[in-house]
Amino acid sequence: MQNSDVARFFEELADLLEVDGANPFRIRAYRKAVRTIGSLPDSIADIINDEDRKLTDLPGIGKDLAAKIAGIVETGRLHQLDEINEKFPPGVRDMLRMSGVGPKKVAVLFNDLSVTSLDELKQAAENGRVAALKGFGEKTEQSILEQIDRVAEAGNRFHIDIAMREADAILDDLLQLESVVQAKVAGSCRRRKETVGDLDLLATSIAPAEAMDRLAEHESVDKVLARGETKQRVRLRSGIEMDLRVVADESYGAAMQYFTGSKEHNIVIRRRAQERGLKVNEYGVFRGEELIAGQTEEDVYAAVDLPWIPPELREDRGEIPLAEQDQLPTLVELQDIRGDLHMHTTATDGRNSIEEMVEAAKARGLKYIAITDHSKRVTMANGLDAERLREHWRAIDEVRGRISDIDVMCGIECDILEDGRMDLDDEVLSEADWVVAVLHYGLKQPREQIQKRLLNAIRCPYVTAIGHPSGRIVLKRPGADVGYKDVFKAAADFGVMMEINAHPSRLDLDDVHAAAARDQNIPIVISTDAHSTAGFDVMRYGVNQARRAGLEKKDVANTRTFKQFCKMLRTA
DNA sequence: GCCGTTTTCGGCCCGACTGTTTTCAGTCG
Repeated sequence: MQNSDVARFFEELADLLEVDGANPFRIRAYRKAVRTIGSLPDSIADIINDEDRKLTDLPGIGKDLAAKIAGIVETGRLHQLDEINEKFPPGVRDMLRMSGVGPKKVAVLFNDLSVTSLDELKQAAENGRVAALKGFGEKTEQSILEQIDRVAEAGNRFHIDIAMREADAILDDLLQLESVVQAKVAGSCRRRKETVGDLDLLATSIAPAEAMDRLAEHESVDKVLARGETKQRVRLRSGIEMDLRVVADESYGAAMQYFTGSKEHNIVIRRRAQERGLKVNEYGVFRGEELIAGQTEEDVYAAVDLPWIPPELREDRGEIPLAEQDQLPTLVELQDIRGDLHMHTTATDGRNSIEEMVEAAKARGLKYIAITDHSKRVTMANGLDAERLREHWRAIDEVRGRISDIDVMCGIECDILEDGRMDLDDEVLSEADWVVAVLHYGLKQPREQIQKRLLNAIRCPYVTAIGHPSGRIVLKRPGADVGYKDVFKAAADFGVMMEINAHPSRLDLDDVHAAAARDQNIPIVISTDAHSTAGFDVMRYGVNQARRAGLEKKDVANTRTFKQFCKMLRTA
């Protein structure tokens, strides 16, 4: 059982308790537990089995929750959840995913209309039975009908790259207005989470209505959902919902801090303010009626005796104590990256030749790269056997002779087979400059087998890094059940690096495990896995993930010069 | 549910906006 599985029990329970009208603070406690478990680098099961550790030492886990967690790990069940599932069928939770429909409304839909699924809700709405309910009306019914197909199909979260592209296009447009002084993205997008549920834009202007009009007319806006004096909510054609807040310049910092979140981070900030006899809201920091800070974020943090905290860290995962002690990391930046150690060419499933990839890498300012096409197991991608690989390396060597100012390594993305063997023999692997070992198949194997495969790869003397360790696809497929603790220990012992795959669909290592790897002094490489020259552009998402993990330049191996980087490679 | 140099009970962040309302509950971030 993975931590995310345990977390899911409490997430489901919290959702259903909310529909049931339970004590909101109890629900909050369950949600906090979901976050705590989700941001835990070690397996919950390991902690339970560890003599020296107690679940109750974890923040937000008391006696009751510790017992429930232990029960889940042991039996695979949570009886409170079984109980409440008797009351509410599984479709009830799906209804909560629609915006404008919260737990109270879901309860009415279920109790008064006996609607138990999105399908049934759709029928009820089409027949006008929803609008007739007390507390509902025409508009609510219409809103449900507009959302229901999309929510049923795709859920309501989006990859960070899509969100950032949408936000940037609209921000550029808003900044065209004379009256708009500043416009930036806030919310989870600014925190660079791997997925976002919606977009928050913040602008300062003396003419809010003008900014809102401009947004409403933007080509990517499908519909205005709500509009007030300072706030407008729209739905984009892509399905993403977006809030625009327009504030006065003197409140910009406070509003930015407020709307960047996370909610959990802000709760701690506001509690600190309370302790100091202050109140923080989106308009500023107040002592009584008096505004004492708010123009910049730095001012807001200073008011509660903290240095400015980078948005990527604002998750209440330990950043506040660090800030208090002035120990915040200096996060790695995109400009720090000098090399890219994972990419493909036309030899397998890439779209560009060796030469095109090398030139494109050079044009982006990279000083060294490793070309890592697939090994033979990946037949779909025309993976290379030993003979073709050697031929490919000769071709790389030939390009290397012609192009200067960039070092090119002869690499391979070598599959770790289902039985734990490497897809290519030691003999050919020993000739490589760089070997990224990866899992592509058998990701659903039990933990022990996944473990065996990864440890075998790490023990293979020619493997230099483990690529996209879990094999997850964001929003689509969960990763393998990786026992990170043992994997990291082995990687540290054998001098194998761990990859953060920068592709927005992978971002694997995730932030939590990247931080755990760093804590074991394992060098991290951030690589694009480019399948075309345009593929290099995703590097920034990998860097974002590293920043969320709190990684500094020194923690990331491919910020080094080529010479320094080579010195970090294990010697077989 | 958790938590405690204001501790074992009584707290637990704060405001905007909508829709369905005759004064505000629900939802959202």
